[in-house]
Amino acid sequence: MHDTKKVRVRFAPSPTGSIHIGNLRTALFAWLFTKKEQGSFIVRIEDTDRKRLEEDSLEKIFKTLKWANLGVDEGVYLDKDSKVFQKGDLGPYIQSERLEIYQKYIQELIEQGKVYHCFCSEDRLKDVRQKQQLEKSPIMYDKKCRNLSSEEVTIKIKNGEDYVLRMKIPENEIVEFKDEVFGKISVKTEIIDDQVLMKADGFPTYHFAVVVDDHLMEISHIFRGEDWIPSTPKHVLLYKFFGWEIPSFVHLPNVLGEDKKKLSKRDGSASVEDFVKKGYLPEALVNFLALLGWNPKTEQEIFSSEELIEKFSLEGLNKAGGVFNYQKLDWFNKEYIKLMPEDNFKEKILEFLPAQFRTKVQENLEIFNRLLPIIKERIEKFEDVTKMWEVGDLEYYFKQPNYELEKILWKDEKDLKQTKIYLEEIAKLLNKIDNFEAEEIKSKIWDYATEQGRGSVLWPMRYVLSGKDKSPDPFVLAEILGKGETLNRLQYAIEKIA
RNA sequence: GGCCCUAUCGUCUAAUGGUUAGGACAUCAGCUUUUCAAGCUGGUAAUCCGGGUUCGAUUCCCGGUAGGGUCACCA
Repeated sequence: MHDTKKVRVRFAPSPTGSIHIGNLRTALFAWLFTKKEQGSFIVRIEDTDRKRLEEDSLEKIFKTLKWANLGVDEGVYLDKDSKVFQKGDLGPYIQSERLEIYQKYIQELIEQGKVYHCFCSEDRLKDVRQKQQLEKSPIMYDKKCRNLSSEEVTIKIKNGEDYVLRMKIPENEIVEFKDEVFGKISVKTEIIDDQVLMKADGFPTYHFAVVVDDHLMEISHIFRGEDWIPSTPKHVLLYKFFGWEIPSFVHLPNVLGEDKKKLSKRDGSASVEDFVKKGYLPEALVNFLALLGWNPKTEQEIFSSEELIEKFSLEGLNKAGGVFNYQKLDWFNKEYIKLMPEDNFKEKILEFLPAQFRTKVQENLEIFNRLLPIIKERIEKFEDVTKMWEVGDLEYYFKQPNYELEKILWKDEKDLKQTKIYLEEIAKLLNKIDNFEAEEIKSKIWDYATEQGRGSVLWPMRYVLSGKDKSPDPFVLAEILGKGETLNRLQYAIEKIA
């Protein structure tokens, strides 16, 4: 049963901060599905909670979408100057601009007797809840105002009492819906709360706004986190109240932290911005996230977004939540770094380098260029280059390192004088090389090293060039430093010994 | 506590009513012409438990257990 209705999926963030990693994954799946089905990917802003609005949220949200390369087809956009604009025939796409619409539809429900006025104060509700908690009975509204007479209601309204509008949940019914991921889910209406649909400030709650908007915007598939499953029956009931067609639900299993609980700020960086800052590539994060909770039924791991779109299907979606594994993300990122063109890589490295190192680089571009492959095989994410700098794994390429003389000696080798002879011989051999490349250098020195004992010769050579216990091999070091500087450092050591 | 959901190596996952239960990350070991990194090769490691159904269940059903989600005038 494949309906021919156009696929329209919305991503509906609330402007209450930056995009969470779980939100991005929801958006990604929604986007992949839309692209696969050649539908529309719509962005709607759900700003009905006036208390939690955050100033620059929209900017952050759209920046993240753009970074992740999820193109928007309809709805809300941000232009270059961060000005909001909207595109599409079924708007407005910002809920706070749709108040009259909600008003109109809630009126319909009032007339049908599907909702009722509730004058209970927040304090009273809190008390009720507290009592229920103590009694370990189900926690829900006690329906105090459900049967107020219309006269009572009129009087209270006249007196200026605040009220909300609650859903009159039918009694003794079973609400059933099909979820594309979890299958059939059914719930008795007894345990469904008389949900508030309109708040005292005249704004709709999420539950009311999504249903109205999704219907009016002709959304075909509702992608959202599995946390929404418990409130879906209320939404289904609303669709029924209005006699509207019920869209497909695609509830996505949660992204979990190491503790197996829903990923949150406590797990360190849960916001996408943090991953950007750390120097993860969007392709890597996207690839990783796509494979968390979905699988293409192949053993392939690396997918371009075109491939993801092509392979994507709802059947591959998993029910169980998945732990966000940073090590695997790092692996993906490394794979994508390997695939990067040299120029892009260089640019990115420059971007992440500490200022003082950037200066050095500009003075020694040749060395830096030769150093790039070394950096490439040693970082997982771009932030790592900062760490390389901090622990001194980069500095020695640009200036004569300081070191303790004894460390020049390889293992049991005791004779500094002998080591000096090795270094002098190395210098002599290097001097004869015109084409100063690692292979060439190696071929000149290798036999000598083998003759004398490899460690005894190569360790000092490497150590003298880097001043570090750990570093790339001496031939590569020499190539990066260049003939002149290599000989300088050899000479420096020889003199130091004498 | 009520309700809902979930359950394969440590992690992400594949598979089938009959397989040596496959792959990836991580881990361990070896190799790779000194150290490190990278690479290569190999190894360790999983069907939550108990009942059914069945010739045969990891797979289907039921129960338990464990974990998670949710119970706002937040989304």
